[in-house]
Amino acid sequence: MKKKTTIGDIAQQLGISKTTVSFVLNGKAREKHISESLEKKILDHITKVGYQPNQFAQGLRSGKTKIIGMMVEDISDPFFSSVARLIEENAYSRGYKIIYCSTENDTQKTKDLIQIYRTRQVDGYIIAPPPGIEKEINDLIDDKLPVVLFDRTIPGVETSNVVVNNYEAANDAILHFIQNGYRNIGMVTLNSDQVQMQERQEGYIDALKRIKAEPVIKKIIYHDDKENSIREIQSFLTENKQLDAVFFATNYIADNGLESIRNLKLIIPNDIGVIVFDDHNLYRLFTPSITAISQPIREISENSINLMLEMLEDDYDFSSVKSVLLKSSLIVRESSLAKG
Amino acid sequence: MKKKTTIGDIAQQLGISKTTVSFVLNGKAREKHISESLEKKILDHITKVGYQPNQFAQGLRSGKTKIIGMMVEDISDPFFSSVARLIEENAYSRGYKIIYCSTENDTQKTKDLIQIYRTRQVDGYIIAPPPGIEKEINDLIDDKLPVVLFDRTIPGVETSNVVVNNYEAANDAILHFIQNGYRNIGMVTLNSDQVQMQERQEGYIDALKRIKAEPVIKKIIYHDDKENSIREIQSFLTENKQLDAVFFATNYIADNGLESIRNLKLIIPNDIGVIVFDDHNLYRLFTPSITAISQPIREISENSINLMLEMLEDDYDFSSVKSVLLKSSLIVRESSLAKG
DNA sequence: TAGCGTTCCTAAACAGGTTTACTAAAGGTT
DNA sequence: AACCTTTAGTAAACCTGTTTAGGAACGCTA
Repeated sequence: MKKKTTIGDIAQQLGISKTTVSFVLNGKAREKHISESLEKKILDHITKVGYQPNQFAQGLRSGKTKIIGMMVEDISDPFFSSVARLIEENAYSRGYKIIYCSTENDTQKTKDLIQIYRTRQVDGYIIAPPPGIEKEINDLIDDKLPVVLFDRTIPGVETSNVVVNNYEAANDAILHFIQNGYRNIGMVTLNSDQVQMQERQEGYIDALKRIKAEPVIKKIIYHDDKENSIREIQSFLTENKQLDAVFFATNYIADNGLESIRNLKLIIPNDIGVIVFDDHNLYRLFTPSITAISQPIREISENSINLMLEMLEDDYDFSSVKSVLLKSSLIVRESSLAKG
Repeated sequence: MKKKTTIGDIAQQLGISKTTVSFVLNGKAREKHISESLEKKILDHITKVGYQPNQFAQGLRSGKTKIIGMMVEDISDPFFSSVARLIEENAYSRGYKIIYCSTENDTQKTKDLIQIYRTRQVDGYIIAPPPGIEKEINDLIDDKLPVVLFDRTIPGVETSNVVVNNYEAANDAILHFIQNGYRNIGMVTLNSDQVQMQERQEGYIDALKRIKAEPVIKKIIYHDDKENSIREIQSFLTENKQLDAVFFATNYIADNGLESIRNLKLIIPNDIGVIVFDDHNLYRLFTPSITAISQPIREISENSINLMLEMLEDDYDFSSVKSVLLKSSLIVRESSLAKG
């Protein structure tokens, strides 16, 4: 492997000092009074030989890595992997790379991962936080490390974040059920205090108040065995035969919920209407097709990376916290139309 | 933010030289004749103060990053994101981190990404290669950089790889169609020369020979507009009304193919039988459920990372190339059973 | 013409590890 | 006692950029 060209080689080839080369490379030619002719000569030569600075030497001196750590709940979840993909694309085009990992919504694993990221000295953190890591996140913030939360926030943590209108979206979904003649609407959600789940639940509860109906909620455990979750949801549906519609609060729950419905041989949307929070391109192809709340994946990605890059600017004022609230929209399909 | 402890601090606190600390940290205590008592003292002290070496300084000197670059076709594809997730998990537990990116099967983008990875000095590359990058991959290999290919190989590139029995799996799928009474079996695949796609196609063609049937193949363009792909597949099915079954060669094609079938109001599996290469947990929930070839995701992941870590060992013999061939299995569901 | 301000550029320090080359002391041999 | 070996440890070079401190040359003013 041929040895890489260093800044010293460049300097030597041009018969100047590496200091001068460094200044030019860092856009400080003007500030440091480098003549335009020399600047041009240096830039031309660098282009010619295809010089690429050594990231370690840069990082060693500057303390910057140009790496952003991204923590999603599960990289194999379609929602998170789509967001990750778009953030990656955007970040790369702006000179940053992303290191992903999956938290599995596990507090301890996430603490470990934050520790790993810290020792890897990532420049910033884009996180869909699991519960119970207020302290670790606040430690990051106290150390003036940029943190952007997305998908959910954490009470007691003040930092920039990008979330969607979970409450309204859930509320709209339930109102849509009501408009289509459903009256006994249940909800299956996670056994979780997390903000986004609470908001979805409240949206559901408040919508039911319009028809003076009582909420009927089943909470399942995130890490539960898949087969067990399915059984739980089946029992729930069996024990609440009055239900004519059900709202699944996540992707993951919906997979199991749809399987439960199938096992019980209930007919969608006649026996039971279905709406899922989080769309999936296969939902359109189900028989009947599945109504879903679609999150604005592109906007979530763009806003997250933009906030992060703002925070990475030298003169960023850490006391200013920006919250971006985006709209999710209900994609009406057959599963929520009784006459579908 | 409190300043980080350096190896110099440790040395100073113990009244010894940082050389000694470095030797102990790198497991060279014996080799460099450091006494056991001093070694223990150093290790204890390091544990106590929670010292973490600076990655840049290490990388600068050693040229190692402990980062493996992974290139998948599309991180938002369920197959690739599942593999990525498992590789990540495994790699982390063994001291390595993974940087993902998506190639979109685009030759130029991949060349750029390889360039980026090279300048980031990743230690190794795990790649699902797009076509047309023999040269870049061979350049990596010539420079003694470890490369593991997965999902597909490239003719003319000799390096460790992990693939599945595409030919047999496709062959079995078609034979299964035949056993279930289908006789006019079409295939929709990508307009691609890539090895894995060719193998799937040959498996299909050879199986048809058993019943002396002629292949009926439609090739669609990878980056084509989704709506356009759907139209193409619809035309194909319309123009070949004799077809009573269709084999979709990937996940991505199947999404569009299933939509085409739905648009044409064909009934699966009576009007047309369906088998998809690559399983998806929602396929089980389709009405009717979709028969699919399921790749051994966990084994693919484990073998890939294991091969990579072997290659990263100091004394690895680059002339030895290991190829791992894993079995995919047909998951029979309703869509391929005419009497389903 | 001494003094000052610019302009243009560089030597050397620095970041925090790893590795080489070397020393001091102890032990063993003849 | 002279010589060699081994043990235990260290000083300094090194990796490649960035940044600080400063020098030389020039023009301008008082």
